[in-house]
Amino acid sequence: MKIKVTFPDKKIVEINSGASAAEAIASWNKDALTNAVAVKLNGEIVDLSRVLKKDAVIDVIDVNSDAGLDILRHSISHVMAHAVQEVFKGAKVSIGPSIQDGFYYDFEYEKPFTTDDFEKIETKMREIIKADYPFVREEIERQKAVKLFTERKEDYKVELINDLPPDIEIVSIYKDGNYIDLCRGPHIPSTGVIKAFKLLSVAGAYWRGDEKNKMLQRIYGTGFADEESLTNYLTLLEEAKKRDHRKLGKELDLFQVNEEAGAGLIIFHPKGMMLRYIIEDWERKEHLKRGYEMVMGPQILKVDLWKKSGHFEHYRDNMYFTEVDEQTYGIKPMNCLSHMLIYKSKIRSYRDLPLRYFELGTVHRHEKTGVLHGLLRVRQFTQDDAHILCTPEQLNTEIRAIADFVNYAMGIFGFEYEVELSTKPDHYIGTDQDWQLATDALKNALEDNKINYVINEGDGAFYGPKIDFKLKDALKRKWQCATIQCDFTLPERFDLSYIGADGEKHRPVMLHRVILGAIERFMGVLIEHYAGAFPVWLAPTQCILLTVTDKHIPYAQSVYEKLTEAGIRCEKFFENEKLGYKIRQAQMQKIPYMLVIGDKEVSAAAVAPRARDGANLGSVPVQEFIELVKEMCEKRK
RNA sequence: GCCGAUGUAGCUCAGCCGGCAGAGCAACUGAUUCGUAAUCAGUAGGUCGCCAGUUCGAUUCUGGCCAUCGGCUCCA
Repeated sequence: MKIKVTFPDKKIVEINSGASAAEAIASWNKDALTNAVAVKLNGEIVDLSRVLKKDAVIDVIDVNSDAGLDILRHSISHVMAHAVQEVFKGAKVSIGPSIQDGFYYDFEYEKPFTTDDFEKIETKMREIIKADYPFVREEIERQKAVKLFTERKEDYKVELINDLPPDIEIVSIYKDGNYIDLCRGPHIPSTGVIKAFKLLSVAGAYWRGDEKNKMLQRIYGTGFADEESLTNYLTLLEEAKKRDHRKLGKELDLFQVNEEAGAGLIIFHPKGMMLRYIIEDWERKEHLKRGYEMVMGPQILKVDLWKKSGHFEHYRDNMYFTEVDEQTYGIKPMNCLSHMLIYKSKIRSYRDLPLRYFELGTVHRHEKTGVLHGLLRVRQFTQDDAHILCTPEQLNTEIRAIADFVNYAMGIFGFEYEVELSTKPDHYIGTDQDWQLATDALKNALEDNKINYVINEGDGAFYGPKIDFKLKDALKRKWQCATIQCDFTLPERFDLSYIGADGEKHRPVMLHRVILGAIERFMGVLIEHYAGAFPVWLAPTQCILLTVTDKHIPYAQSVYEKLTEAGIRCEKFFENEKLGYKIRQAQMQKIPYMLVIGDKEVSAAAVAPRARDGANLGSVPVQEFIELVKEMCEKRK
């Protein structure tokens, strides 16, 4: 019997029923098989060996496509598991998916794996690849699968099968050589298809991602269609390491984390503080432009107030407490309480609303030791926090204005971001009805602003749902910075009210929001984003004066005074060193402009700027250089 | 908090099987006065993360703690 197979070019090929997808492709276009790892059959991705029994629409999955790489990496993870079990007898497998840029596989084994074991594993993997075992798919009855994996002492696989929904009767397994894995597939045709892979790291990982479960050993690796792509990726990793904000923080003398002072506590050095000051100064002005008022609350507030807000019940584990005069105080992990007390300090009219309280508020949160990470995850940080108290009718406009503000701010720094809507978590306060109202308000505002977003189920704050803006750093990791949280509950708990046009008391709604998020985290992401080479308006040092010889010092000193007087952040490098050395030092400090001063400049009342990118601007009158820097600052360049 | 690795001069890193601790850069001193990515010579600098233990003797071996790194869980 013949069947018809339709290909992407609309060409229809007739083949015998029972032929494989690979055979069908070969009869259509032989070259298409060269880089094929799987096939999209009527929209479903399956093995090339899949047998065709009726008419079908087929698309080839190329190894270099996202789906193709996914399949390749997933197959490499099988080969790795295969190798690990050969090298380490008794190692049990659990799960081994492909992930962004690679794959991992989780094992249980009595002895810890180390990176020293990688060579043995990789050697074994190469043997398996050389043997070119086909990946054979078999579909077997659920109970047979349980028996098979029980015999092979693969407890985790047995657990996975047992946890499948009851209506599933058939499961698929994949074999390559003598290795068998429970797996949905699809896989590459055979192990020999693998051309380039590398094991990268080992780490602990909880079974099924639950910290109550046993910790397994995870091996991370990556794989590509060819050696060149792998090398390029490894080079990229090296480059990313060079822009690590912790490394740059040290090299550019921006900040330190000191063991004696405490983990997760940032000590800002002069240059780091200058950068922070510039950002904060910019932010304050932007807030004032948008109708915010600056406020400030205390670091510690009595514990009863934290009980009233619900923080004591829901957030206690993350809080620090201190005892003063037999009174317990909570060190603030959030800024909202003081802002509510400001609101409550007098009777409010609907004419007063919305009220927008802005505070660069420093908070303390007790984060677990293992999560601390440079500036990105710390225990004390400052939020560019604001609380907006408004009527329910004003909610939409306010949320949309904040989303615009975020967009504007991200544009200034050149960040791309993604938006998520996080809904009600397991532990929450307030009524379901209010949660629904709050969630709808956020959702509607996003839709009115035509912002694409994904729903992040159950990830809201305990007092309300939130919109999270996640921006991407140099390593493609996503960091939550901006967030908008809609809260009906705290105004209720604090009995906030305003007098409406009807003369009656009404309950205001509160929006919690940050734009940059935590200044520390934002700076960390910013450092990596610019690789430490800050634009002129942000650079802690905008220019450095380099004298050619000692005789140029008096003139250079006068230039320094002029520049400093003009508000330009300038450094001196008048030491007795060769110009090449001074340029090299300035270059490594990533200072935007090096101002060379020699005989020519002295006689022309000029400076000779050399830009960070190496461009030599020749001799420029001092005043002209001042104007140049000022213009760049105004344009945020 | 959990798994694993690491902690040596200001920084980057050597240091074998337990026997008085090393380099480069930086710092300091001197010479040199030089035009776009490292001038030369010399000097100084260490509680080998902290606390115990084993040992005649511990940077080295063992244990505990602290911190950092890679992850997991959690989060701005």
